Amino acid sequence: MARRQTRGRVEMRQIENEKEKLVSFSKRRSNIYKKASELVTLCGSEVGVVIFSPTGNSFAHPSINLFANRFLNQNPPQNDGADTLVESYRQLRIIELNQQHDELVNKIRADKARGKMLKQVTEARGGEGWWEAPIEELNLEELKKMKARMEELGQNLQSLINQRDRGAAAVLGEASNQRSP
Amino acid sequence: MARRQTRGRVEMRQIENEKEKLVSFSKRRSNIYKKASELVTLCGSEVGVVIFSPTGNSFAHPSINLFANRFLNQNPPQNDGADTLVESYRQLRIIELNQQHDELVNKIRADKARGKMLKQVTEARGGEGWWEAPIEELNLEELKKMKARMEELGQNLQSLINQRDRGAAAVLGEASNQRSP
DNA sequence: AACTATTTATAAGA
DNA sequence: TTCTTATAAATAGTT
Repeated sequence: MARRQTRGRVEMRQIENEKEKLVSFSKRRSNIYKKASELVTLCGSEVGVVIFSPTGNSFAHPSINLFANRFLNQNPPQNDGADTLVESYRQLRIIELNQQHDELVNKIRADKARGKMLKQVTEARGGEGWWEAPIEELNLEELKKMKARMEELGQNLQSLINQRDRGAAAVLGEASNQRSP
Repeated sequence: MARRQTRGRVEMRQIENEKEKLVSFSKRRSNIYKKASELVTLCGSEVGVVIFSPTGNSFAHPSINLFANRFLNQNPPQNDGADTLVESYRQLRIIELNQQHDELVNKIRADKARGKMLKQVTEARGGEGWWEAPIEELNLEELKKMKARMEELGQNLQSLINQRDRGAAAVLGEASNQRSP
């Protein structure tokens, strides 16, 4: 029964053992969110936190005052479990994205949901198909415009996807999972 | 000298006393940053934190290592306006994109940086140009594939933009401001 | 700002 | 993953 001596504290350097690293990550991430949440509640400040998992893509929560005012005070904690927090943030995120979603739904309908989307892209570079032009020759402004249009396109598509899937909740749920990465 | 009994914990609601609130804010903010830093060090993850003071115009820093290394010391704080909230989230988004930057630089070079990108999209629906097909008829899977390819496209473009602009550095630098409330 | 009683957070171990 | 526990850190109130 050799006691490993170091509990509650560890040397501050990269954890070598992958398993330990992920466990630690999971716990610490959760606690950072909790602390952020507490700061919002106690001090009325606005806090945004974005955390990427060591393996690449985990994510984030913004705890803005919309959240604090509307949500935190309304839903009294049912239990002290950590997953209350997780659930809260998930719902917040859903609220946020739902707002965007509504906007997008209207937008895409106004666009008649097709055709126009490509046009948006092609118009980034006059009438010429941008993909036909050597992309190396596009200047910075053109690239930025194109990027902006790509994002619009992506959002439009996402909107459609959400409409058909009702996937918003599901997708968001995955994203806000506290599963180890 | 009556002992006030509650130390180390307090009821989780808005602190009324302004002075106490500020003190608590200061301590807690500091600790959240510390925790974020530790997470970066221990787990190699990337973390962004934005905190605004209860009085509205404070501002905080994302502790992303990429970021800490490159930018933290470069751009001195310019303002502390409240509208930095929006700006901050925008910056967080840029951080997201940056995370994939290196990957994308390689990718786009492998793709010879043009032509192929459109092909990626069109191949989402066989040989037929997807924008010519009534988008209402695309099924969910097709939409999702398209979305994925749109994102790739957008990322490729972002990569190019970053290459030409070096603008990411400047923008990220702004985000690393540190001010006290 | 420093101190301290108390509560959390954390890393191991199970 | 979840629980338990020994230890360290964070917190609020105090000085």
